[in-house]
Amino acid sequence: MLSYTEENYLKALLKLTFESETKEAGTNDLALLLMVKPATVSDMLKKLKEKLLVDYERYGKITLTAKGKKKGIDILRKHRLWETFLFNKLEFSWDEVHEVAEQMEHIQSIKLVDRLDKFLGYPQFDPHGDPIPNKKGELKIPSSKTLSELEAGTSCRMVGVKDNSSPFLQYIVKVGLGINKVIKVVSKQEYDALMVIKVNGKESTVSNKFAENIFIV
Amino acid sequence: MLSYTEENYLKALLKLTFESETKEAGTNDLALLLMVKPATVSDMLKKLKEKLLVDYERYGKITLTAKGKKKGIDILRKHRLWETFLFNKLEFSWDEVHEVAEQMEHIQSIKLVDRLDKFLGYPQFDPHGDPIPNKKGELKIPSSKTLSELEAGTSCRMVGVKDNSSPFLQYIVKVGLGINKVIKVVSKQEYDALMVIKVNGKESTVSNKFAENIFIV
DNA sequence: TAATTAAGTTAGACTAGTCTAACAAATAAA
DNA sequence: TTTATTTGTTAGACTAGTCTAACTTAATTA
Repeated sequence: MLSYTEENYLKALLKLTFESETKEAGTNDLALLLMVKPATVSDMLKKLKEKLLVDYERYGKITLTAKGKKKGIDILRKHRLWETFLFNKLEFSWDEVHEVAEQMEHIQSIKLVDRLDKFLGYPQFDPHGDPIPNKKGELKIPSSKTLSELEAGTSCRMVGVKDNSSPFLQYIVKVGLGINKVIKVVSKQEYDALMVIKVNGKESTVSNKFAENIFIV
Repeated sequence: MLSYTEENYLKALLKLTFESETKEAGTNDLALLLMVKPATVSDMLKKLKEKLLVDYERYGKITLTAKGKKKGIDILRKHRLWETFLFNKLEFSWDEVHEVAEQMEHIQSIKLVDRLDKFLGYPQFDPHGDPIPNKKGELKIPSSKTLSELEAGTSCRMVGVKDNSSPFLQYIVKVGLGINKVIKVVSKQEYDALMVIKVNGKESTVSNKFAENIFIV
């Protein structure tokens, strides 16, 4: 049985190794993400190594073992299922779900997770468009195409976001966007890639930075 | 913000003072319920007194302050709402809900509790027939009449149980009973109060000890 | 009322997870 | 290739929650 803290280390490590396969996870990255000091991470890594959850040698790079990765994915699954529950069933807004799911992901009950999954209709993506691992730990690779790649006159459907921060999520809602919304690119400025988009009949002007954070299909 | 542990002490204390208004809660009772040693309880009581959650003097009796009671009821509310969720929505069985709710009751989010309450249709009783405090902390006093008080030939409706242990709950299911089931007392032995009851057309013989643990109306 | 038993407390120790401060290794720069 | 900088580790200390063992107070009973 893993402690609340150990689970968080595994989740963070999974996040770091998922996001950038190029740059490996270091003690500092982990410390930054978990909001603790690097010294604390060093200590914990020894414990996780002891439990065969991570591979690492002093001053070396940190990677999850198969066992550690399994556990991490398990927590990710729970996190995203709870986010989906909060959004779909309890009418939480897009930017509120993360904080609560952060707590709920630590509830220990395999039956609970499976029943929740069934109750929600075996969703493949969470409210942010991130893939939800299934019981076996497999997940759909989501689209990596962004709105910024589109040209004027074309259309698409939004399937996710790259940036999960509250301000960004709230901004999205303000321009009428959301998962599965259809977007039409009305026009695109050549100089700075500023776009005029149309969602549900409403036109908005968005920056390239904005467009790069919207995943589409 | 209370710790997980502090919350459990308040909940236990609430339980003890609710169940028997006559016998006040002592260090040993609390230790027994929380499965720790009396010494540990002594330590914790100092902390809870410091935080103005309990009233007590060395070697004296322990009572919750208004603030402590409020917190305790809050946790009880969460516990019973989650039990109801697990039973009504996720098809957990009667005797499985408690253990999981024990973990879920510690999730911190007022919005979550209120939305859950709404989602469940503002239930007044949990799957065991125990009253669920509302947002203000008020609760319906449930029936205290038990099956054992009934005479042969009479009928009633089951509304709760006194004993919440798994074996008892499983036994209840076996004789076809459950919340809101109608019971007919077919006959009753005078000597030892052994009863033949009829539920959904099925007859069973139950002991007086069994009947004393079934609340009816 | 004095002796015995039950209930409760204190002192000191342990673990998990954290910190700061000092040090060591690896990497980048001059 | 030596020096400076970044990155990571160790040592020692702290807190919350727990324990055991010894002690104190209260309650019961003879």
